[in-house]
Amino acid sequence: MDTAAVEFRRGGIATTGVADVMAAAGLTQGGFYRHFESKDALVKESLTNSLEALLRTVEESMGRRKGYNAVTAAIEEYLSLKHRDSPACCPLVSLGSELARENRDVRGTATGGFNRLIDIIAQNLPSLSSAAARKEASVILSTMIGAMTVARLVSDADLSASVLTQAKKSLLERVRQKQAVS
Amino acid sequence: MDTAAVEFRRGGIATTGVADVMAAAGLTQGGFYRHFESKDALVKESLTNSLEALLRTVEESMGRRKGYNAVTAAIEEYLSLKHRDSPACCPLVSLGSELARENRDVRGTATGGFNRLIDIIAQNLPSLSSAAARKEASVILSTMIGAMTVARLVSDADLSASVLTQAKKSLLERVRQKQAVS
DNA sequence: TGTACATCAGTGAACGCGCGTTCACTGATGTAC
DNA sequence: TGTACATCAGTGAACGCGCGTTCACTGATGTAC
Repeated sequence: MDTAAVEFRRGGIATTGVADVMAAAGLTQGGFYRHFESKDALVKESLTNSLEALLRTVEESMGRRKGYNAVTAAIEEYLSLKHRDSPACCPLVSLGSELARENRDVRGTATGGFNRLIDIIAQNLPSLSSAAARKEASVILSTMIGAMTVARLVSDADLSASVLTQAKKSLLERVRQKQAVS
Repeated sequence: MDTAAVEFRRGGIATTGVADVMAAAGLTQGGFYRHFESKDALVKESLTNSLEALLRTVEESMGRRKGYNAVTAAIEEYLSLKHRDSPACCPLVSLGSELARENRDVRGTATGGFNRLIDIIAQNLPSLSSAAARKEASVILSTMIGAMTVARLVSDADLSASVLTQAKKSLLERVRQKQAVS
């Protein structure tokens, strides 16, 4: 299951077959349908799994910190080269354009994950009202997801690193200003 | 050719077949190889075509404006519902996660397009040095691409519109501040 | 103007292959007596 | 403790299908004389 979640993020949904996933788990494809009703069902469960892993990673990177320091830590971790190069990269990035074409069920799962990311960030923006914090978190996440998407598709290593660095600088400055206001 | 560029953006690279593209062009699949060496070659040319169309659209939305007003117009056009729902949506968004797994040739094409987008934006940020303007443009584009990616994959229509609106507000405010400095 | 020929975009059927899915079977495990 | 049986995860081969690609053929067009 964890294997499947990683395999889809690494290879893409359409390109990664049931046999690929089973082989990566050290099994043969025949046994697959004892565990899942269809490939679609596996895709949905894998996405749930990936999103939970992402949320856990973000929370871990925040550690014991609270407020702006926590958000800063999450941004730095997310926009790192390590995260960019990880096969377990954020599913909203590694599967982003494919998810837009999935069924409502899968897209609903993705939506739930995005909302929970907003929550985690928004909860750590204490100078803003709840609604304003969610709006702010939405912008921060858009920038993070966009920068990571571009960093992964670009073939120029310097440009890729620069995109991440600039987004990181910009977001850290943005968060610092919100903190100064409070 | 224009048909192919749109078909890939609508259906995805892996999911859209040669026969689909030819059928969309009102032809049968057999004649395909009189025009292209392989599907890969078509993918590359389609991407080039899509990126050029995007650059043209951005420049058109800027119209006769210069500087910050031009950037503002481009942001508003890009982050519109019309652009989100268009089959001819920005290829860095509609193909984003798939492009990350393409060969160097295709990714190089995407990189070229992204660099030209940076140029167009950076040229209209006159208060910044050339290098600083490119860095600023990189952040603006990351936010635009991320917001559009999320807006397209989310299944909640209100959230989708909100993500675009918040990104737009934030970027317009950002550009306004740069303008105030100059 | 009329005829013969070359060119080549487009057709339609076929190819080998890998996909998602199915299924008869195996063999290890746990339970009943 | 030993035997008989049920369960079920996993195997491996097969299925129909759609893919990218190939190819013999058609038929409209343009050129040469």
